[in-house]
Amino acid sequence: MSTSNQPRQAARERILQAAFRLFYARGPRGVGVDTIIDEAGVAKASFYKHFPRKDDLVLAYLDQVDQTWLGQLRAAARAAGDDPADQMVGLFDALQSAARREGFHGCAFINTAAEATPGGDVHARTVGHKHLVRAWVTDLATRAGALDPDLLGRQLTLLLDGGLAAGVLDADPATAASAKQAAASLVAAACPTSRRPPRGESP
Amino acid sequence: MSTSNQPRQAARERILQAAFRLFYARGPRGVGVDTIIDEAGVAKASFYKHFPRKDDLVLAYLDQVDQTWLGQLRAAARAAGDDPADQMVGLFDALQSAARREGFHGCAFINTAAEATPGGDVHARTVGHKHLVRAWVTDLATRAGALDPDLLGRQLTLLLDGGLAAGVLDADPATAASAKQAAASLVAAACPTSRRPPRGESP
DNA sequence: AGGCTAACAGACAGGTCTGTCTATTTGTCA
DNA sequence: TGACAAATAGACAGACCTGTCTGTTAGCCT
Repeated sequence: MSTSNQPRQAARERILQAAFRLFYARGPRGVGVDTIIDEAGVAKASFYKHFPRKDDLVLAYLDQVDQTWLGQLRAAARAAGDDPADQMVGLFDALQSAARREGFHGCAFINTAAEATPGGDVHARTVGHKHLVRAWVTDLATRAGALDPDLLGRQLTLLLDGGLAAGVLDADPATAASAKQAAASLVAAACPTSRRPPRGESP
Repeated sequence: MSTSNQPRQAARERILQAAFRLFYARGPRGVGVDTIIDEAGVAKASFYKHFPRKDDLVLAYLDQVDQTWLGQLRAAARAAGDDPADQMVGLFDALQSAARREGFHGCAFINTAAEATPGGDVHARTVGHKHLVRAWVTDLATRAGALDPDLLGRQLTLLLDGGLAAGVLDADPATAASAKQAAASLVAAACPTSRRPPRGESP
C-alpha cells in the first residue's frame, strides 16, 4: 500500500522536481511544457490537471525556491552563533555555498522577473520574496542594535542580490567572499555599540 | 541629397533604436523580430540584411547599452571631483539616476544573460561588459590607494549589480541611496591613508 | 466483482517565432 | 535614359509552444 500510495502525489512531485531543475537552468520561458512532461515522465493531462496554466507551475517553482533559499539563509545565520550581528555576516556563507554549487545560475527570482509580465502574478511573487528576505535581515539588524536597521537591511540585501544576480554571468567564488567581507565592514560600522569579542562575556 | 542620403544608414539606426527600447522592456526573447520590424518601420529583408541572425541584433543592443551605461558611470564619477575615492562613491549617482528613469527595468546584461544560452556569443558579451566595469572600478580603487584594490573593486561592483539587478523587481530610489552610503562606508574603510576633508588642502 | 479516481499515451488546433524568398518601388549615378 | 543599389510589402516554410481532447490502463475501496 505504501508503494501504491506513492504515485498518488508522485506525479505532482515529479513535475515540480523537473520544473525546478529546468526552469532554473534555462528560465521558465526557455522550457516548454512538453519538455517538463517528458522529463517528469507524466502524461499531458496529468500535468494540466495539477497546473491548469503554465504560470501556475512557475508560481509553485518560485515558492519552492523561496522555501529552499530562505532555509539556507537561516541555517547559515544560525551557524554563525547567537549574536544577530554575527548572524548578519554569517548568512553570506549561504551565498558562497550557492555559488560553489554545480549549475549555479544566479538568482531565480531576478531571472524570472526579468522575463515576467510586469503586472502579472509571477512578477508579484518575485517581489514578495525579496521583501521577505529584506524584512528578515532588517529584523536581524534591529535586534543587533543597528543605528539605522532599515538602511543596514537594505545594504546587506543589496550585497546579497548583487552576489546572487551576478552568478548568472560568472560564478566566481571570490565574489561571495568579497560580499561577506563587505557585510562584515558594514555591520561593524552600523552597530558600534557592542564591540563584542570573538568569544567573550558581557562587559 | 542630404535627405536622400539619410535613409542609407537610417534603417539600421531605426532598428537599433526599436530594439533598444523593446529588448530592454521585455527581454530579447520576449520580442519577436516582426515586432521590431513594425516598430522600426523597415522591411523584413532590410532587417535581415543588417542583422543576419536575431542574435546579431542582440549583440548590437548589448554594445549600445554598454557604451551608454559606461558613459553614465564615468560622467557621474567625473562629477564627483578629481579624487578617485570620491569618484568611487559618486559613480553611484548614475545608479540613482537610472533607478529614477521612467521604464527602469534592472540590468540589461543580467536580464539578457538570464535567458541566453550559457556557451553562446550573447552570454559571453554580457560577461565581458561586467568585467569591463569591474576593471574600471578596480583601477579607481588602485589610484585611490586602497589597501586591497581588487577587493574594493569587487565590493563596489557587487553593490552596483545589486542595485541594478533589483530594479527588475522594484525600482525603489531608496535602494540606490543605500548603495551609495554603503559605498562611502566601504571606501572609507578601505582607503584609510587619505582622510581627506570635504573641500580641503593637502596636509 | 464492480465502480471510481488518477494516471497514461498521444493526436490535434491555433498561435507565434525565425528565417527565406519573390516581386515591386525608389533614389542615384553615369 | 538606363543600369544599379537598396529599401518596401508580404507570402511562405518549418519549428515550437500552449492548451484541449479522446481513449486506455492500473490501483483502491466497498
